[in-house]
Amino acid sequence: MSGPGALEPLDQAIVRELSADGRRSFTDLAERVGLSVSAVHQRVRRLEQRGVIRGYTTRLDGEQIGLPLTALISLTPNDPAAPDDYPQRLEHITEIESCYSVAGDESYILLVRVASPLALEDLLRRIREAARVSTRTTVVLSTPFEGRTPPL
Amino acid sequence: MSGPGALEPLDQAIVRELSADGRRSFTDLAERVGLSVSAVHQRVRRLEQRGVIRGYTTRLDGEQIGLPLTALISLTPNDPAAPDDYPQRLEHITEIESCYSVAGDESYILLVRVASPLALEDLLRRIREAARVSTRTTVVLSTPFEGRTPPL
DNA sequence: AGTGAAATACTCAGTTA
DNA sequence: TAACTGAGTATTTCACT
Repeated sequence: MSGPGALEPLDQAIVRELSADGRRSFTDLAERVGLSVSAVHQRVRRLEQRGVIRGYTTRLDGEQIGLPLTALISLTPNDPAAPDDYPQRLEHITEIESCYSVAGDESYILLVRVASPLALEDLLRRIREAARVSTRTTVVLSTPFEGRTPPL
Repeated sequence: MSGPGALEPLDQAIVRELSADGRRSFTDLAERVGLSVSAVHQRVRRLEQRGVIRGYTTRLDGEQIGLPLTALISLTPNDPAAPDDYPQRLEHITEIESCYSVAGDESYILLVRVASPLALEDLLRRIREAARVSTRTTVVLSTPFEGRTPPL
């Protein structure tokens, strides 16, 4: 089992490069990590298969794509005895970018992006109805930085 | 000014595709959005230049890269009269993946990834020292989903 | 992990609507 | 202004060493 804890130095380097620029070419990667193109290619494919690399995304400017309002929403179950299927109940709500199950006063924290305060109000209503929860919302005023490369 | 609010349908489609898979080829994109390869190429370059597309990243499995512990940290300034240069003071701390300035009781919320509880303890000490803040930490137990494609 | 070669894809002219 | 065509490069991908 090549489980958690560590990544080989070469895989580490590859993952770091791809994290910094997900569209880096194999040729480019090969030069940076000091391997042949095909060796890098093989390692990337293996990292994808192992699930170390879960996929590739694009960092978008919320304002420019028409979703200028970001918020963090804490969820508290209305019925503490209800089965914990909240993620399933929330999955279909596309405004929810991320869903974290957390320790502490609340059960879940969601990160959402919407077009306007009105859209946020509607989203909150849908979340409460879908998951039978009460919500506490923290509006994001600005995002100094986001999605930086992890310390590998 | 091609400001916020909306994106042309074609750009929208391109951005949606790239958000779902940041390594999609121009050829692939062209087919999906119904344009020639060079037209897509040009639009993507323009989206990058306009800052709609901020860059490309890789979704990584925290466990497998040796950073199994995620936490959300709320920051409250020790000296409310101090100048607000917190992001600058925190920028060099690479464990901080995202930094949000928020409305509400706290000033900032950070998303961090570390290797262990001990590493979290050390990180909190460094954050408090660097930014002169007190912290409230919420540990993430699991992540049902994260970084999903926004509703374009 | 590396080599080499075939298949794809990228990129940039110049051209057209 | 935006998109297309085509041709030369570059990259990806795979069988083999």
